[in-house]
Amino acid sequence: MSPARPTSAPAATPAAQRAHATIHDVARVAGVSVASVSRVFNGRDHVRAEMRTRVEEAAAQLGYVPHAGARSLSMARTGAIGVVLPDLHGEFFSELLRGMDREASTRRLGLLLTVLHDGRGLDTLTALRGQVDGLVVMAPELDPDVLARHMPRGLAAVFLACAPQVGSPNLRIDNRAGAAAAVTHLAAGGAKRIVHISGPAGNLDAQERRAGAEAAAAEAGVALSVIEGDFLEASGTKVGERVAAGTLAADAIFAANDMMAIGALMALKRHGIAVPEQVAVAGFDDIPLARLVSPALTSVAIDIAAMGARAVAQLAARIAGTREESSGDASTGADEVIVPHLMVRETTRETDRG
Amino acid sequence: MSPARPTSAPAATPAAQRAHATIHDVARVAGVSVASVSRVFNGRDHVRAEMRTRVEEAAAQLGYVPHAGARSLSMARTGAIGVVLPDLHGEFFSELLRGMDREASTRRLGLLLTVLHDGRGLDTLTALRGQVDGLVVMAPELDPDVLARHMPRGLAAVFLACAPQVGSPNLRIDNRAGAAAAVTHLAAGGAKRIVHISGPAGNLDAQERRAGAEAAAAEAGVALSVIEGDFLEASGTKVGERVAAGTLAADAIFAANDMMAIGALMALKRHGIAVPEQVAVAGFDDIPLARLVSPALTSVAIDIAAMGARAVAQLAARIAGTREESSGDASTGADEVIVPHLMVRETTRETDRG
DNA sequence: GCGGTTTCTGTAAGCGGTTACAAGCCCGCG
DNA sequence: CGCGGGCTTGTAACCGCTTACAGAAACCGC
Repeated sequence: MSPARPTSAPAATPAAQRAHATIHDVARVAGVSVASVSRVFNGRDHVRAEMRTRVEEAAAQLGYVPHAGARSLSMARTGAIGVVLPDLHGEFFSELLRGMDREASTRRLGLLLTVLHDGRGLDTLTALRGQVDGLVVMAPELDPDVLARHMPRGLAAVFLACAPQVGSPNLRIDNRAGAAAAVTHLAAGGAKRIVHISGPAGNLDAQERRAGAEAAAAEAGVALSVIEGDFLEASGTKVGERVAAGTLAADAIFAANDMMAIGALMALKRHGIAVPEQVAVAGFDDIPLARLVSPALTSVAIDIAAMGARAVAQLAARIAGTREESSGDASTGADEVIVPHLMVRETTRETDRG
Repeated sequence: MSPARPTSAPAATPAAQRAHATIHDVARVAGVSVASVSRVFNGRDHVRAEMRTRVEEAAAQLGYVPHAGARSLSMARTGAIGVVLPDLHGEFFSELLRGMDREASTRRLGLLLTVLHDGRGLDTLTALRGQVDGLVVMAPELDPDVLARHMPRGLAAVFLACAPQVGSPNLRIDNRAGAAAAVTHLAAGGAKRIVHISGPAGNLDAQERRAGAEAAAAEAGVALSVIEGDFLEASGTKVGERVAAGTLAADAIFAANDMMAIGALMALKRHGIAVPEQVAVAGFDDIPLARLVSPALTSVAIDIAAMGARAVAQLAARIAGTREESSGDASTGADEVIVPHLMVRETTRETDRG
């Protein structure tokens, strides 16, 4: 059974101080009923002023704090939302969480973090039922069917940069447009042979960025070759070294994220290749680091914090929605697209000099 | 098999699909008692194989998932720990969370994030009772008394880089030793007039780093002047510009964190000051960015992820402890000190050339 | 001073699980 | 055949809180 409170002799024992006071203890000390205590703690209902002070005094004396778990069980509302993220790295995630927290804390919601270590952890999702009111899920690497199968049904959810899900709104980045903007910009700067360092093949963002880059290159009539990377700095470094060594012909590199771009940039610099004069470089994400490397990295910028905030806001709306109208209307909350914009810095030329 | 016991037409209603199945539904469909369902879901108890399959089939058919909230109420155990952090920025926090998650997920614990926006949010701490099993608190800026007053009593807690708390273990960084190492290194490199950009006066880490720097400077017999910063890049920039302009005499700058150091570094570079030849620069924290700026920043390194992991590990131990021995022994878990080490890179000279 | 409101307050039934305890079953043994 | 004892299983009492409902008290106009 549960922590065996000594039902008999509840008052005297000094050790009983350890255990937390419950609403019953407060009621007993104040000489009122538990309903009344609950009422004064939750405000709104009619309670006489005298009773209110009596209860408040008793509560203060006992150091009473309501038990969130019990409350959420009886109200069917936890006040927390689950955040499901892939294995987190770097500024992207702190910005995302920052944005989510900003929105969540104004709504007095907690954030319960769940990290997916490449698939492991999916089974914990269903265990979230009763612990959160809804879910923000970001799982760009996951098969939508697999994901759908693991979603606890009946829980509101918003997907972030995932493959399209049925019945739940999705927040996505317009990766195609962003990548296209970068490639178009490189071409306008005189690039003829662009190398694109892509993300892992299974990653949806990576696929879209690649497609956008290819489309824009075709449009601009420049050559584009693709080398698959893994979003980590090292894979950018490798490409940078090949370009520096001359085994890979390129006058511009467009990486699918900033860390790879920076890897390439550092490798080029190390080998004395002038950036952007000999080889231009552009990245994607515009992490804070991008403007601090030198030369400062041109990148496709996404307001990551805003994205996180939007996701939480949408989820909160959905939660409120399913709450008031019992007919859980899945169609609310259309997909929302975040349009990135290009931040031109020093690793690319603004105009054609080639 | 289950002889379609028509107790009260549980199957038909399509709307009932919406609501989640409870343990009672499973029990009814399987034709057993709730206790048995509970037993098969929690394993260990004696249950006959046939009953087990009956229950499992019923559960699968209904899509039953246990309700974490209800379970935690009756078991007095939530499986989550609260993480209380100051307003989060940059890589420091993603690394910290990463380390915490690593430890927490191996222990099958969730992380409930609470961000303190300079003091606001403190009142939500007590509301965590019943929602988490323990707390990891990082609040370097907070008065220990204020903090103590807001801690929900009876909840295990571990403090991270806080002013000493009574009765709870504290994980702290040996800021003094780290700062001293940096200053000693600068002096060994030939610096005679070091400027220390400190953190905000109210911040404990900042105070300790400053003290360590001052002690080491006295020891080495070099001048050290202190300018108060705020841990943000801009305050470093300001100092860098003054040094470049000649209105502040210095041949070395030691900043209390990396972002300020980078701000100073960038300002110096912008004004054509040679680093480290004319002015050496060192920071504190060794954020991933430190090695990516150029010249790469010398910094005092802390294994942030490991620190987060240790905090969670300690907390888990305390939770387990208070659980088995009801006499909540507050003395378990002595303070633990994390010793940082110096990462020498390009912004300082290894040996005296001055 | 009385019925009818209106305002308070208390009782008790949940919320969805866990688990102590007791009862039922089946077995072997004397 | 009666009985003690090990396995299974069910009943019901919690965990700590909210809240529908009903009873009590106070207030109104007549």
